[in-house]
Amino acid sequence: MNWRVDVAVQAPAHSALGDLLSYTSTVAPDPGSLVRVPLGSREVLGVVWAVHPQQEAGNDAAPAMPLKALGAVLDALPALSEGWRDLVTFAARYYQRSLGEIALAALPPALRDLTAVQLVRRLKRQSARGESVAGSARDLPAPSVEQTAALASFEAERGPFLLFGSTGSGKTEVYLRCVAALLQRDPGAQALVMVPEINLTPQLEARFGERFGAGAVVSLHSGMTNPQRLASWLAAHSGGARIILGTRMAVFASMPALRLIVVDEEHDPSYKQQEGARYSARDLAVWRGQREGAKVMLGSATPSLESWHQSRPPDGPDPGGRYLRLAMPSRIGEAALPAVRLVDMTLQPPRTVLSGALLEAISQRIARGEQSMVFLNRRGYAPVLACGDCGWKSECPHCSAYRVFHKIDRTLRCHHCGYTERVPRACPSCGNPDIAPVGRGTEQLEEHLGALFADVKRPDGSAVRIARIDADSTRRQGALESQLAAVHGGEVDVLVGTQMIAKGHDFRRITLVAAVNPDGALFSSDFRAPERLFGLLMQSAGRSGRDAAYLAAQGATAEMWIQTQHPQHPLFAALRRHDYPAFARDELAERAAAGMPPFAFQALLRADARTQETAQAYLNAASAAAASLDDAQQVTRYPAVPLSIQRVANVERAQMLVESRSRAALQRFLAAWQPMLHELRRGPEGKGVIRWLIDVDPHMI
DNA sequence: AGCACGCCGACT
DNA sequence: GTCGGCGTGCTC
Repeated sequence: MNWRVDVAVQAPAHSALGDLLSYTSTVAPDPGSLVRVPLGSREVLGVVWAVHPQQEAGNDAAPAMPLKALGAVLDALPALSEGWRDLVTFAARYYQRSLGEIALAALPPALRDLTAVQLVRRLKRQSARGESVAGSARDLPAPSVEQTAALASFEAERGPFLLFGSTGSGKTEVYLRCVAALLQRDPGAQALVMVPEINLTPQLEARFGERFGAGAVVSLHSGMTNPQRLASWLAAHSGGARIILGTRMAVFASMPALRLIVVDEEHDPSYKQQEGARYSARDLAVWRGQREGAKVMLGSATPSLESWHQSRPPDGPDPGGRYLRLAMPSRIGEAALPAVRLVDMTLQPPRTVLSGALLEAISQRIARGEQSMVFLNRRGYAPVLACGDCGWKSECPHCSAYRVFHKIDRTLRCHHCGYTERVPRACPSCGNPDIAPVGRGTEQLEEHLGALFADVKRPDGSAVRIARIDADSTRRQGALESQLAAVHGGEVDVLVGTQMIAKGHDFRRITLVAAVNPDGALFSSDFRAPERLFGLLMQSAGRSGRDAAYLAAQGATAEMWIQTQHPQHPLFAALRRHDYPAFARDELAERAAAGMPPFAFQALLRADARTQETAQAYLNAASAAAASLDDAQQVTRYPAVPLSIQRVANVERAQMLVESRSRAALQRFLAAWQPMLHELRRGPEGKGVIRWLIDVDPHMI
């Protein structure tokens, strides 16, 4: 008997290849099997999606294109489950990509170039290692009243759950106990725990390893080497690993006994993939949990407005949410949330970087041997270098952006395309030797603080130590770890950094956190900017005063300082009271009135080309073609516009927003639109278009 | 996405 | 005369 095998292979949706490629075979592999197949001049990895008996020749069908023969079936590995394939299918449909692109991206890269023989050898080595059994909880502090209540609801209800717990309320302990309860009930079960950033996996891995035994826990994120990722993936796929910790990519991990998914800091933008298949790992986690009968727990101190709205109380004025909200408002161990102090920068002398009151507060912390943390979301020394005579600015020749001045190595660096040059000695335009930095970044702030505190002494009489943590200072492998260790070890008095240091790190001796210039987000054209800012400031505030016992012993107080030109802004009023619900209520009211998410559903069509006109012409043609679609009445198509950074690496970028009150209508619209986009690309309107893509539920508009 | 094919500039 | 630039097109 001959078979026709339909296989998913790595091929992007905008290549004109079909979703699945067909091959002939004399054997019928199980759906979900990994196979090697010929594709053009190479042989690639594929996943079997369907198997059909081969039609006998001489049928009435048109003469079919001759199919190539299937290569080796990697049957040493159990086939990927139907649940996994459903997840991939859903993600591919929802985000308008090909099955193969999602499926292959979900597999560890090392698997892609492994022959059947190598795989067998690899599996033998892996199983020889053996896994340790999950340990049990002992000598644990009793859970708080709020934790107990959350755990009880979690056990009793189906979910999905939104764990709304302020920073320091012990969300991680709740996750640990949910996993513990699961494993006690079903020792063969598996749990998936996701965090937004690679940086946060080591400390979480340590905590889970301590509780359940290191052998029960594996990590899955892009910071691992290919062999490490393969080992973790195989441990998850075989069912051997009890707990998978990972970043957004882990949502696609093959886990035969998946019973629980935790999404920590569910509001974090990192869960939305920003290139390739632009999926939201949080949204897929909810879908996957439902499909596979696994409970889903989303956790945050400042939930996304989507999740907040989705978890609105069923007995409230607007029932209909699908998530169950579990609230943990109190900080563990009697520690109060830090007091929020606003500094009105309009009352400061012009060009003030750090107000006198803030400097005084930091000095006092230094004198007491406490640590302070200062945030500025801009790395480098200054965002622009400019000539006062002729008006020259450090524009990037390849992008519509300025190159950032990095004083440390005297370079001008484009943060978009990477183009780097030595700083010129004089203005390249008029020869004026007096070119000056405009604005400030973390490098300059570090230098500035060093000068201001040059005469301030620590309790032991030694000089103040200032450190900086940002993408530049942590480029080297292991640099972040050693810098964090220095902060934990008390070797730093003032830490300067970007939002990199705002997330998750449990600094014990920090009692003051300051945001130097957060105003940009208040009046941004991006409607999500206030939501992000509120989350970031709350999270930053949470870095302060985490050690309640220390604060009590010292009689010290934790503080969050915010320098702003708009102290009356309602966002700050809510922040001052640590009142996320009030902020969310106001923001949701605005979104509802303006018909924005979560009350509407959006997608972007983006096109890149050599010229802006070409990119926009393609989008306009696509919009015109869409008028004939069935769902066109239910979907609003906005005009094509350039991206806020219009040109990157000499590529012009344009986009068009489409929006609907109905998610289903938008989905149908996009699915019907896609073939038109392919066709247009091949026609005259597509001439000169470098690429196009669809971003469903986009974050940056 | 890869990878081959294909037609124009600076080198052994 | 060749090596190689990346534009265009194809892969069951």
